[in-house]
Amino acid sequence: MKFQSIRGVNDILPGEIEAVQRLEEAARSVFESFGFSEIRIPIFEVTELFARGIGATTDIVEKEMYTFDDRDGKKITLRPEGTAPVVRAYIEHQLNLKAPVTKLYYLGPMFRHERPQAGRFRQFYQIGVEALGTDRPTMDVEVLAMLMAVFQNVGVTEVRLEINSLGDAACRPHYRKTLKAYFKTHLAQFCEDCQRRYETNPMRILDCKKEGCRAVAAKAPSPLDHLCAECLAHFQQVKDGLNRLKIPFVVNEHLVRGLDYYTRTAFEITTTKLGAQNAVAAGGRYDGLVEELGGPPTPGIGFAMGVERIASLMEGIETPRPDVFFALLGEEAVRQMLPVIVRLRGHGVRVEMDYSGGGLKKQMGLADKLGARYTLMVGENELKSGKAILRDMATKAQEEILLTTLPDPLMKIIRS
RNA sequence: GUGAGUGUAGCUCAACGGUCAGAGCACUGGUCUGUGGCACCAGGGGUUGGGGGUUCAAUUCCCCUCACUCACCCCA
Repeated sequence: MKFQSIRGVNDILPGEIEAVQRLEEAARSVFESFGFSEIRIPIFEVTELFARGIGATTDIVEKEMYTFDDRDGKKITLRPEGTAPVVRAYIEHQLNLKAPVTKLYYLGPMFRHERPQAGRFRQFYQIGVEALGTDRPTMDVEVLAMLMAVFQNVGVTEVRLEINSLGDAACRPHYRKTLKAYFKTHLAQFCEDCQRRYETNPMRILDCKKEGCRAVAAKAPSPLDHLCAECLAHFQQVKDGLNRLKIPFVVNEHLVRGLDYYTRTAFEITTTKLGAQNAVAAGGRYDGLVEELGGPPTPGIGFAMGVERIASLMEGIETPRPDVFFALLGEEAVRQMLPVIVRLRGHGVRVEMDYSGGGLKKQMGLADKLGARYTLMVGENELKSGKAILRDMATKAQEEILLTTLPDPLMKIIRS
């Protein structure tokens, strides 16, 4: 085989795409019922946008971005996530002036240069939302309710919602300092990665899976004990709201997000059914991001869902089957039936036919293989008698239909 | 980026270093000339991922490379 797709970049074939389509439809309909509108953002942006937005020392920016020189020498990057571009668009088009709160969703491919493995690809699809302009805990609750509604809608129910609060500009620096002071006394017990994390992102140590690190992390000061009064109240109201809506969740005080911009509420939805890459959706509040990217101080919250991961959990997705298969014998039958076929399709009926010119047996075989519900047979005999034969493929029952009346009775049967 | 495992037909997999690399499923045709699923028969399809080496002889052993898989890391 001469050409193949680039490593970690996959084709999604018929048979696989149906779950993706269903998920996208579900997300669209749920989001729009919550008053969110779609925004189509570019697939690449100026590199600096991501460096500033995501954080210069994060793994994504340090080693996972697809960055190129444009023809004029400008650095451009294939988007590794959607929040920074959406915020850029929000600022660029001054959406803050058009409404007090802006609720947006997006979907499409993201790109990260990681080593592929189960549930991890270099081009992968995300569906995300961003609600900009309010820091009220009600919005946190709504966003989470909306996220859970999508899972409900597509029948993915064995998921776990974990939430945490990371504090804000007022209290997080203090907590960070306390945490580092504690970790300093245990530095020797950390794994190699955590030795490094101590410098780059000490909060991540809370999240380490290694035995030794976990033991230290277990006794580490909790971020929740160091929240300022405002953050504590906010978190409490988020939890109250979730309880009122009967949305099950667990507080995980070791939950840390990898992107720098998160403040206060952070959350993650995981499943036990996917192997190591078990996060199917994640997000949080980012009250400083808009300002960081050059806009007016504006709070925001959002999440992203991993499309492939969720689609792989969806069950019972059927590939579409033809409503009716036209088994046509002879050129005259084809000539006469083609307008009927086109009219049916114009009404949204799925019509298939044979293109090989084979005999009836062969055409029936094809109809069966395609899973057609009905087969309409028209050959010389039918043209002569003026009656087509309609066969119900499941029951084998056959009935005659007058050719001259054709599209209508057929449509009625199919729709019933 | 690190580590381990795996690459043979469209798919799932066989083949002690030794004849012409096989099977099931799928596909095509036939038994059955106007009625699908079943059965039987026949057929097409392979640079054994690629390159190099060892050997009289390599799908098999060794090296390199590419890809895939899983895990670490990270994350959706």
